Amino acid sequence: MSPSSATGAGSPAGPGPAASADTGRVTGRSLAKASRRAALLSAAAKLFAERGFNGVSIEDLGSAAGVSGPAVYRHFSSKHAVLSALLTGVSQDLLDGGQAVVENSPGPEEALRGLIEFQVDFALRNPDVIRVHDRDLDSLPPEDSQAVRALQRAYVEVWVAVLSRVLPGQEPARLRVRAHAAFGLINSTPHITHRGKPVRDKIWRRNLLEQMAWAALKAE
Amino acid sequence: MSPSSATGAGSPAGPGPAASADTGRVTGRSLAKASRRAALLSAAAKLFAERGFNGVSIEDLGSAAGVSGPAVYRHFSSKHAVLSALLTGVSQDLLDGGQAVVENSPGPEEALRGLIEFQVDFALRNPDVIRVHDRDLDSLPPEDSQAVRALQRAYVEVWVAVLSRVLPGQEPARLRVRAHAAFGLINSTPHITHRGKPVRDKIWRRNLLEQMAWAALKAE
DNA sequence: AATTCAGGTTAGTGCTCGTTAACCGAATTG
DNA sequence: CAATTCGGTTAACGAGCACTAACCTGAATT
Repeated sequence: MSPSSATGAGSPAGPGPAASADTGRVTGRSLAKASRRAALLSAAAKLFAERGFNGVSIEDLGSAAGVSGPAVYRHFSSKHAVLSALLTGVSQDLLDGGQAVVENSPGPEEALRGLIEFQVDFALRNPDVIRVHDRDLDSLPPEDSQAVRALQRAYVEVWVAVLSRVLPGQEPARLRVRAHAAFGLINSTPHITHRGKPVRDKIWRRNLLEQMAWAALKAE
Repeated sequence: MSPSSATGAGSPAGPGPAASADTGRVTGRSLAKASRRAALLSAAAKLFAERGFNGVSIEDLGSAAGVSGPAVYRHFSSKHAVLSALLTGVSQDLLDGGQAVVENSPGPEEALRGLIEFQVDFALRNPDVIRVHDRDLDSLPPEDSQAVRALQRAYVEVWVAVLSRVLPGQEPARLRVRAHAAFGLINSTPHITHRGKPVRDKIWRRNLLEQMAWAALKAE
């Protein structure tokens, strides 16, 4: 429930042993398995955010999800695969969500507003995943991180495309810096959240971040 | 040379074995030692930024500084002590620099401009240290990280004090969120810098970040 | 009801890595 | 010029950990 795509987008993303002999049949076991997988990803988000990828052992991960140790390998082929599934899921969610926002917007200004609201909402709702993303992406083997980076780049390009219509005539390189700066601004909240204690979702925080992001993006 | 306070602020900060029998005498050996220590901190900044604290071994660290393995323990009491010295140094530099900027400013508006320029300059010059700071601060044992966090908090308060004069009547909590958001915006550049390749210091990037930060901080 | 199979368990296994031990040679010191 | 300190070396130790092996049990299948 807490991590966005723990079950949904995660399943096709993770090429774990779970995909073997998938008959499509909905049995009691398959449900239990899906929920285990979701619990593992949720625990991974929390633990990786707290201690970093290398600071969490497979044993930690399993026991946080109610099983212990090597049972994790019934759901993921390796420890890296857990991180990969987590980051791929979140990146895919962001890309899908961003594209949907733009498609449902009547014009560029509304699209930019929508993107800002979407990103702020996401950052405030999933601080753990945000933190893992820009902390441990480099902990992945190159081939895995490339997939995540590709999704991430595509998401940035969604923003750049909108920005190029809001600020016509600006070079793409400048717009890309603008987009990254906005992400940094919006994603700054996980740095405030004191480890472990969830920050109450004050409305004024959401509004303040949106206004600052808007002002920064339209500056000059 | 590249990390700001490798030798200067690091010496009183790191309670390593180097402090023993410090006669103040400037001998050939002590100079060599200081430069070794600086080289170690510089290598640490680079390596920790690339692979994360837990992804770098003592052997890696030593050999990157021209010595190999356990020689590191002649300069630091532990691997954590290296990270601690690095982060303490940079946090102290930021605090000192920020205070100096404010003291030399005629008014709050100029002080805020000065702080922004200072932070942008620092972030563009030391992307490695920035990255290590908000990635591996939690890798420290609690007692060490508290010292760094105290310096960090003090630096934030310098910003908040200035902001409270630029935006009178705003609650401190709101100003603190503003300050953190500005840091996130300004420090976003390390996320663009592609691992290993140094980003050319384009002037427009510096100006753009300053304008965005200014607009964001004065928004609403 | 018999059989298969998938998801769980508890023991290893081999490797990495932080740290210490023991020793060495040169710069510093008296 | 002897004595000593100190920064460096290589060797070894011990812990932690990702991953594998062997086995067990109960749901799914026929």
